[in-house]
Amino acid sequence: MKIINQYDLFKIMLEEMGETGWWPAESRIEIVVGAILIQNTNWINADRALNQLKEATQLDQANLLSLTEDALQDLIRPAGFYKNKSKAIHSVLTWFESHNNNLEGIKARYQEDLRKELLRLHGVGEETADVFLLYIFDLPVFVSDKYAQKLYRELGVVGVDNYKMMRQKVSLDSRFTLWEAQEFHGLFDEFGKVYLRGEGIFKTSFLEGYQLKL
DNA sequence: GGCCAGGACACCA
DNA sequence: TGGTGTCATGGC
Repeated sequence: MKIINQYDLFKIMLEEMGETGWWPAESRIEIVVGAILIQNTNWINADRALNQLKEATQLDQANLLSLTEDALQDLIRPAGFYKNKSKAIHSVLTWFESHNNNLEGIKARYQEDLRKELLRLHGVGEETADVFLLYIFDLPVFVSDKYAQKLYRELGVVGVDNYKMMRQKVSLDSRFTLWEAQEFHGLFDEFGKVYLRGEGIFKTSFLEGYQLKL
């Protein structure tokens, strides 16, 4: 059993799997919309919804906000939970617009409270808030999603049974650059898709035999 | 056919 | 504050 730390884990995964390029999107709005559409949904369905939205609006903010609720729901229907998600998309885009889409201004205004502010938005919970911090606001945070929870449990970490528990326990030390933090999350999800399908937890993988020490 | 996928929220004690 | 039911589609 080899003991490793988080940064070791990151290096091993990066070495084995290569760069993921996460978050895969061409624009800030695509990340925002994609992060909402993917909630508890497989990527095929979320991507289908995203593509329909792209065709209809080019993911232009004004176009998106000018859609009626019914029209928006209809476009994103394949992603499921379309009533909730249409509200979420609308509330988040409206919030950005109310700040003139000035990301630096938003960061400066809320600083340490930015996460709390994001959590107030309808449809933005713990995970989506952290995804926004990491990929929209360029803050190197750890995203404690289900794949991360499963993997860390497999690596011998206890007390990571849900998002809040894990977030309280796990954070990135200063060695992680922004790019590395973004890749780290990408690697978790890519890893999860391959090795953590369903409840068949952890098929044999290159991470067998490691124990993670936080 | 039932299960599941990169959650979030309302409701309740 | 924490636990439970609900929201929904499409692939396997």
